[in-house]
Amino acid sequence: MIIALCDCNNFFVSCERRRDPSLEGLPVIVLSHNDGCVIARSNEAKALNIGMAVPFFTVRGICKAHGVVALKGDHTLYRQTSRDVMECLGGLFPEVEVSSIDEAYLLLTGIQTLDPARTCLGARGKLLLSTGIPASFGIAPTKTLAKIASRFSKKDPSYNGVFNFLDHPAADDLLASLSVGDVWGIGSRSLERLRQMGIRTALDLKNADDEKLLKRFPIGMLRTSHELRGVCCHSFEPDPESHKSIQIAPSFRKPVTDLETLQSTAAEHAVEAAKTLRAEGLVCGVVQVSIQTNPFRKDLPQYEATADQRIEEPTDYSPLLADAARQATEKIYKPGYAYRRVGVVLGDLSDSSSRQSLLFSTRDRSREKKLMEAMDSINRALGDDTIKPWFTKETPAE
DNA sequence: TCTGGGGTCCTAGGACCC
DNA sequence: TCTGGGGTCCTAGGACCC
Repeated sequence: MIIALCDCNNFFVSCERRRDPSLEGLPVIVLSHNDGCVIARSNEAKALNIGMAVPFFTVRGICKAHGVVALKGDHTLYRQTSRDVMECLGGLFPEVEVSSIDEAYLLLTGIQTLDPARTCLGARGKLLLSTGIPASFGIAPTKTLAKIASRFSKKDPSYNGVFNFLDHPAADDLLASLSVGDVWGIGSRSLERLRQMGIRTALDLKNADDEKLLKRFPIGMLRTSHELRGVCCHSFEPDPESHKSIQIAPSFRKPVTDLETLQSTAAEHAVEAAKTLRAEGLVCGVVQVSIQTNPFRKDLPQYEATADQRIEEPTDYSPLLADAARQATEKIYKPGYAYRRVGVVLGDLSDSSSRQSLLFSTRDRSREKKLMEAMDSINRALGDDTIKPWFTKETPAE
């Protein structure tokens, strides 16, 4: 197998620059919801040592001193730009596996006769021209190596955004120069335990003993080691599977203490998630709600809990899902805590066309369906939340 | 003062069955 | 006193990624 990873550079910042070219050359960061954390940085911002996912207040001083432009994230823009990028790649390569909002694997096996590096170099130029988004390409026989290759291509400008790991004469030297913590799949927990085993670099992990790895780690570690050797353990899967869960869990700007606010927030999240559910033609069998106090406030009492509410007949009907979210919230609520977050996960998803009806169902499915279709189409035409369901505790929306 | 949000995969252990 | 054992399914929670 020959695959390439296409990884967009500083994606959210690149999207912002595409919309507003005057940001070019300036240090730019994008902030999360509620302006809490840094979630994207331009190269100029990285050079100022602004870390990824750091709380904004810890870098506010640096930003002020260096005129860093701090932007509120616009995820609608990022999703649209991502679609443009993937569509462009789809026109350039026979098979594309979208792996995240800013990354895709490309199958090169079918076009082997051409030089893979030249193919990617050409694609990189076309992508930049048609979408305005710069990207880095890494070519390798496995996904793990392709990730590493794209990292090299990003690091050293002399590669022109394309690094080819295939038959690379100094492959092992390069792996020896890479900390094992920078390998895809190795997080901080594993890093610590690998270090204890004397495994410090990507090359160490490549050459590690299979049995020892299997004894000390879940199977994923062995796969990673094999992938570093060029043995494919993560297959190329161009057809996207449908979602297994849909989650909405933003934190509050100010802490919340009362049940009523938590319940109505959970209900709103459920309604929001249900839009995605219907857009993808899915129904949901369980609504999970979690509530959590602020874990950083060690001076305050801590509490967190999760509860499930099963839906008898899997549904995409917002009022039912909102009601389930309210019920789940009530199960776990404890007074006397300052809550920072209430999250909703729609789980046990299945295809809406294959859903089963209960024998003695009292629900009027076709009426529910018409209502949701009408609501979604009005909101699409006139803007989000032009109309939304009205909930009371006792009676579902009509 | 202020600490992201949306996902996936894996595993251990309990429940249950025969 | 002695109290099966193996398979499967489900779930919660951990780890990781972007």
